[in-house]
Amino acid sequence: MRDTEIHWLSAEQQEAWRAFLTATQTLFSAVDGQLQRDSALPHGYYEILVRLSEADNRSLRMSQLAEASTSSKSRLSHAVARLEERGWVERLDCETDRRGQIARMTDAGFAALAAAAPGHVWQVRRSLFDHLTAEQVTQLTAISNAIAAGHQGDAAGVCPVSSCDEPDDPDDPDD
Amino acid sequence: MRDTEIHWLSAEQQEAWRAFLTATQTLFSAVDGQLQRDSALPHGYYEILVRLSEADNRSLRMSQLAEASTSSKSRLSHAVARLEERGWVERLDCETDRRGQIARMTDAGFAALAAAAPGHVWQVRRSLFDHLTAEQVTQLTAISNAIAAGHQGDAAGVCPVSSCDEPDDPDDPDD
DNA sequence: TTGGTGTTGTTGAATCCTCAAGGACTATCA
DNA sequence: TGATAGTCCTTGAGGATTCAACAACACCAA
Repeated sequence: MRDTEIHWLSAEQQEAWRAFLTATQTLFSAVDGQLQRDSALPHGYYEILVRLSEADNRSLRMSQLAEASTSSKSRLSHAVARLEERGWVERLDCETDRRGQIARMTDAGFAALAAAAPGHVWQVRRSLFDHLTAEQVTQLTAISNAIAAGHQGDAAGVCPVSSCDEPDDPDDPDD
Repeated sequence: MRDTEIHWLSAEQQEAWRAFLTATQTLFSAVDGQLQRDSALPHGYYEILVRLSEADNRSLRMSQLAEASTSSKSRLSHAVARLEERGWVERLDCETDRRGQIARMTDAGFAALAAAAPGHVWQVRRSLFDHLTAEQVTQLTAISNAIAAGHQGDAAGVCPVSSCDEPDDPDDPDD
């Protein structure tokens, strides 16, 4: 197809791929389910709120927010529209670039995130970290970074984030 | 919330979680995108076809297929309906249980899977295995299995697969 | 200034997934 | 036998995501 010779995955690779698929599907299903049940919030929306909460002035240009939350511009546009309906985010015009829009998290949005965070963290712990050794956590980080680095420069809708910066506010309702 | 004391993630855990999120999102976006572009097939549908192709007689009861493909019954029902429209799967009545339905892959379905497989495998390799060492592949398998095992007995829509069996046909268009 | 090109963000249609509800059937037990 | 509970699968509605198309603007060069 793209190669003259098709070579399938090795047995180890196939085992890894299938295990990985099962793990991620069950994991995200659980995480998403908890957030949806307890906070009526898809995980993607939660991520958007987290990035906004960490940004200066709790506001970010749409394109930056899209990159930070690993979502396409279209998705972000729809998502922000929903969050705006709930009064959790508001849109402002950008002063320096009239094409631009700035998404700013409201106090109600911050409160909603703060309310959602404990349950979410609990679920992440229960779904992931409770089952891994400290060494495995380190391994998972390295593996994840390797995967993300391998996608650098992939165009398309979803833009990989170049560097994952740490939160500036220790009291932030974070992941 | 569920705990009297909320304890957030450690710095290492948060780093791992964010890296993991970025990695999986970019990875699945790439894998799904390739399949959608080249074969007009969501990855979930591809998985359904793979499980069917591996089953005896290329057929499986809906509930078994749902479990094997890590999808809810509802999702599977919708998906099989779509695949049936394309002539890739057909539904048969179950002889022993009149509630049951059996999904059977047609020759056209098998051909479609065979056509889709090389590009998909190429993408999985490019998105994942090209960036990992052999040791990391082993680690990823162990981590994935630990995560999946931790979700054993989670009720809800998605049922974790208990054991990932190997394919019976080496010529199968597999992952 | 004028064009051409690239960027930014939105919109609507199509598709997929989830959830709640329900119909059909089986199993269990008195 | 009859009642109750449980299983299997489908359906429709509501949301979320993607894709293609588009409008508005910025940038740059002639």
